[in-house]
Amino acid sequence: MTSSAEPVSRAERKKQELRREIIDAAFDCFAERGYHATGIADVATRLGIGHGTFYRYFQNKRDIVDHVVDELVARITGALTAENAPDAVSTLAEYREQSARIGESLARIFGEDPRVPRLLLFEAPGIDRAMAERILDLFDLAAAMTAAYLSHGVELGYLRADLDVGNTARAINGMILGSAITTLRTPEDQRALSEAVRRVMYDGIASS
Amino acid sequence: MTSSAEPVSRAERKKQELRREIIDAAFDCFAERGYHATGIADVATRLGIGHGTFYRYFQNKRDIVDHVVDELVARITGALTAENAPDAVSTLAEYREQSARIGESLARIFGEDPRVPRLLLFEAPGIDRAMAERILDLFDLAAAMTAAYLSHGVELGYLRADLDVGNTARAINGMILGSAITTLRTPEDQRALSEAVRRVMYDGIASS
DNA sequence: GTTCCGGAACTGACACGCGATTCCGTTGTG
DNA sequence: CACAACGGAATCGCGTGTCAGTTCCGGAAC
Repeated sequence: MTSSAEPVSRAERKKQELRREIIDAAFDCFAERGYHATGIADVATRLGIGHGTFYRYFQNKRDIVDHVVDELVARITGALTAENAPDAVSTLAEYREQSARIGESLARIFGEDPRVPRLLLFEAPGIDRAMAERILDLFDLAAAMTAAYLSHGVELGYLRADLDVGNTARAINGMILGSAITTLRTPEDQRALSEAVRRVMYDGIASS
Repeated sequence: MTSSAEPVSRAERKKQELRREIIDAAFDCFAERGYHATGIADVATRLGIGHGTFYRYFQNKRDIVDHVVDELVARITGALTAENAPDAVSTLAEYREQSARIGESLARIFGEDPRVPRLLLFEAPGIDRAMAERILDLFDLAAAMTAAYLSHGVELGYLRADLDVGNTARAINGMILGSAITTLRTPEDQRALSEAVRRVMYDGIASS
């Protein structure tokens, strides 16, 4: 990843550092007060820099949210792909374990810092058509990943052969989405909710 | 409903009519261009009235979104409560039918006019803390309704006795939420998605 | 039936205020 | 000392909300 040409001088480091700090500060502000309610001045003040300096690092206000969202998306997709290849499992029990592991990863990201789901789900979509599309893209990506897991399971035979892979993936992701939103109010009983999701997935709701 | 004292004069009718037209026009604008991107002038122009007139009917810009959302919420809760009392069913088969019926109602509201989910899920939460809370309240309300259905099923024995009613309700609503969001891009295969949701609920995903 | 009157409703030019972006004098650095 | 980075005052455009003038309407007087 970071192995390409690195002409990083001494002070060049400082610049990149400030750049990241600005992104972080912007994230803080956007998540707390909302995108439209925060001004460039707010972001700058939080860092103790002049707001003119901001424009030495980013084109404009709209420019920076993209970078903020970039980071969040990277964080999430990173957590999802780490050590969780679809073909790493071959039985229902293993699959169940893996889904629990993935659910835990997501719960950690969303639960530890509710600002993440707030920004991604509540703030971002209302900024722009373009940003709304980005969020929808993210959903589609997530659906594709989930679908890959399901397909693998169907092939190996531990999931229903007649599973509508694509739509079931959306349904499952919907439950995860619902969980993420729930953390906005009650970051506590994440565990129980996550368990309930898995019970629905594996056992359904009907009595035996 | 509309049986209370009605001192409605002739011209009074006109006022109420215009009032509603303004709400509808505002809905159109907010859903198309987004809340922050639309000005009062846009709403007024769409109706061919001066934007000053707007202020004779509503306090300010923030005021009217509340009314717009009111109407949407009323439309949804109306569709959900109509002929669908939790205690109207007593077997799993009936319950399954009822959930299909409810799903169809929601699919109709969301699918027929994607502007409804767009405004409610993508625009509204980013307007305001207060509005975000309203949307969360709506989720909570929906969860409570779903939980009531589940509780009834547990009591009559056609749903799992050890069902975590509250959290399972959230999970199910999450799937519905996911469906609503899906309509933003593909208003078509609503049927298949809805079916997939029900399969997950009743049969789970594992192979028998 | 016609005219006139009073008040309600409507209008759009205007006065703000606010925040994004720019610009240039200042400050720090090699 | 030259050069780059910084800061914040100044600029600029935009959208909200106001208000004084105008139009509209129903009903009373003739």
